Amino acid sequence: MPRPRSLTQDQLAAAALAVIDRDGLAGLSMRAVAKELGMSTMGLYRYVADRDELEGLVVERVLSTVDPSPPATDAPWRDRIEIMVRRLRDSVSAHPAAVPLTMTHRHRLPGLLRWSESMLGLLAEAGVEGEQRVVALRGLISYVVGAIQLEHLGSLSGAGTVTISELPRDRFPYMAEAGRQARGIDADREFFGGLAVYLRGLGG
Amino acid sequence: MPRPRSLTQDQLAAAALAVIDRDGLAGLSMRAVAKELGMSTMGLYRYVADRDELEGLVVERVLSTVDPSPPATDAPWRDRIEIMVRRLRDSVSAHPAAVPLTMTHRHRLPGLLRWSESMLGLLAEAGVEGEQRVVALRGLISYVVGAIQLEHLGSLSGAGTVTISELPRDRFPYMAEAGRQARGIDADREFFGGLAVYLRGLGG
DNA sequence: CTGTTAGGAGTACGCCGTACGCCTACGTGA
DNA sequence: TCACGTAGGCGTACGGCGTACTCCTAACAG
Repeated sequence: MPRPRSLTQDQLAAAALAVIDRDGLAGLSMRAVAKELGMSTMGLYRYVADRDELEGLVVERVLSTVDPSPPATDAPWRDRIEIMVRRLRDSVSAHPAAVPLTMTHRHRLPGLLRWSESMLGLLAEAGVEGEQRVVALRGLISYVVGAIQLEHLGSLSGAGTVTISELPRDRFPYMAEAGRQARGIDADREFFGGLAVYLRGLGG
Repeated sequence: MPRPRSLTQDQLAAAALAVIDRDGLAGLSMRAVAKELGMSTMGLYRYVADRDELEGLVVERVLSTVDPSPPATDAPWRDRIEIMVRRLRDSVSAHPAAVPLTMTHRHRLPGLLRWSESMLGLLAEAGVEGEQRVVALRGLISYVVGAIQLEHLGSLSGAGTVTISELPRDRFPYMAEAGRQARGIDADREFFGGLAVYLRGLGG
């Protein structure tokens, strides 16, 4: 008998994401999102309890684009894990300004449950069993989460590297060389290079 | 000839850290830090340009407690890398509420340069050469950064695990088992278990 | 002594999240 | 048909934030 809702939570999330993509995370405010939707600020509170919940919706929307099903290939498990990881990375990277949110609101991530389920299946296929399998999954997620963040909060070949390659060569011989090497490595090679190290540690 | 400063930047950082440890990151404000130091709010601006700089000082203070020198042991390189990583983790974990800051202010981290230098030395000893060495270091940092964050934003054996082990067992067979297994794994075993996977992938 | 600079306090502005109240529009069960 | 319950929409208000600015005093170096 009540009057039907005129917006969905997903529409709120879309508006918030539009604000974030345009004005950065610092530009996200209840007032800005309301303006984006052409409604009054307080109207938002009909759909979310507070800003925190809105941020959760944004994260949900970003991660909902991750395909959680195991790749339909007969490629080796390592390649299939890489495909799964690449999907996650691509979805998150599509909205770099929202990356910090993704970390803070890991809780309500129903979409990632299915992703994790597929991942555990691949790990089982790789011969990882028992407690080791849980540890392997969490470790993998840790790597992915950390790498994505580092990637979007100052790249390897960015300003930091310049400072590094200017370090006194006598006290920082390794760093100086690393700084030189780093210039030739793009973000993709770095990310999947590190992933390959981890996967090599996993199995036979 | 000028009047001498009565506070150091490190004292500001200490006061800010005290506020964070007591009231959480949300409790950190210029007003709160000023009160902690018994001075007026605007007095802080004699020592820092803005809040961002203050946060940087806090991170610097937390990470300054990391011993960057290579461990003086003749243990295998894997063990020595683990020692280096453990130092970093211990320092960060001493102020869990400040963890999000640590991620955001990675730039100005002179202390970690020496830590990285030592780490690169150990990687060289492990036989990792050339570009692979840079990738290995960044990958290691990614894992550590990600794992520390996951650890402090909802633990493996926390509320999330309960939800997981309640998933429909037919559609999430792996997750259900993982949820059961996870209860027996504490944060330490999880962290160093994942690290061990990565290190196994590095060498011989 | 004098000039320079730090110290300290206070005020004010423009943001923020959000509590609250008011009146209107709608769709349904009576 | 109509009254009721809920959503819509708008505006105001409060307390907190970062920080720009001003004014006066205190301490040291030449």
